[in-house]
Amino acid sequence: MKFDDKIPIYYQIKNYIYRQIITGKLVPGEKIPAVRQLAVDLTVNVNTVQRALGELISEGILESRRGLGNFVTEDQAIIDQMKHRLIIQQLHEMYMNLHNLNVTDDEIVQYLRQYIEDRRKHQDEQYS
Amino acid sequence: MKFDDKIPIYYQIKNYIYRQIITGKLVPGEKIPAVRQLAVDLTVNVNTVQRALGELISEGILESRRGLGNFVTEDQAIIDQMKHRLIIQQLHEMYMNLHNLNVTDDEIVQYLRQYIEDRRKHQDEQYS
DNA sequence: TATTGTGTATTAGTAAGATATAACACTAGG
DNA sequence: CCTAGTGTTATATCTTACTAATACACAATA
Repeated sequence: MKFDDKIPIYYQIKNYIYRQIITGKLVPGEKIPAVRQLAVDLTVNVNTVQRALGELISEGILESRRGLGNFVTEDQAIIDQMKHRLIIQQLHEMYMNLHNLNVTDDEIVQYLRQYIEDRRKHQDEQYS
Repeated sequence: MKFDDKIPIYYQIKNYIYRQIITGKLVPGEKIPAVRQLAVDLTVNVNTVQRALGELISEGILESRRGLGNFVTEDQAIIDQMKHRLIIQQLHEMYMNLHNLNVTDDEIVQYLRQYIEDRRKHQDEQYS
């Protein structure tokens, strides 16, 4: 996995697990890969994985059962909250950053539409 | 100034200067505050400021005149490019993060509209 | 009960960012 | 020429994130 060297790896792993759960690649109650396996898959150290998982456990996203593994919470409400929180967080960060550049609300929406449109065009080009 | 401890300070200072220029708080040709003054204002070390300014100079945003100070480029084209780059960068980051959570293009626009609307409401509450 | 697979914890070492401090190089103005 | 204000560079030290290696704790099962 490729990491952004401007952000701590353990933090990026947290978000990776979030993604796996939200997109259904990991379902409620499911056992996630063993810490040593994750370390290999992500080509990082076990301690780094553990640090990420530790925070997820604190947040109630994961449950740890010593000797058995780490499991996704069965509480769907927690997962739903997490998804909503992540979405708002993303929007907020982007919004504030553009707002601080004196970009107005309408312009932000406009720029986003333009971005999405441009993105579609570039995708189309791959098939033409 | 408050910094996000997940991102290098020198990097956040770079973006701070970008903002100052884009929002016109620093205009083309203008002398920016002395490095030692910036260090005091931002409550960081001179070397940290210098690292940020060094990169801005490399990018052509600033021009350094030894013994005189650092000056904003007079080349408006560079500034315009910088602004455009920053906006796209922000949108791209947000877009990819939500896209990776299986949020569709339309949903992203929808969520953004909702976010802006909620934000307006909360502002109104302050004056009611 | 011995082994294997799992989570957890500890210790030591490395690298990057940030700090404190100091020195050096250049410019303008008295 | 000297001083004050500026950018630039260097050294040592500290902290945090990350790594490496090892050991310990618990559960399932042959």
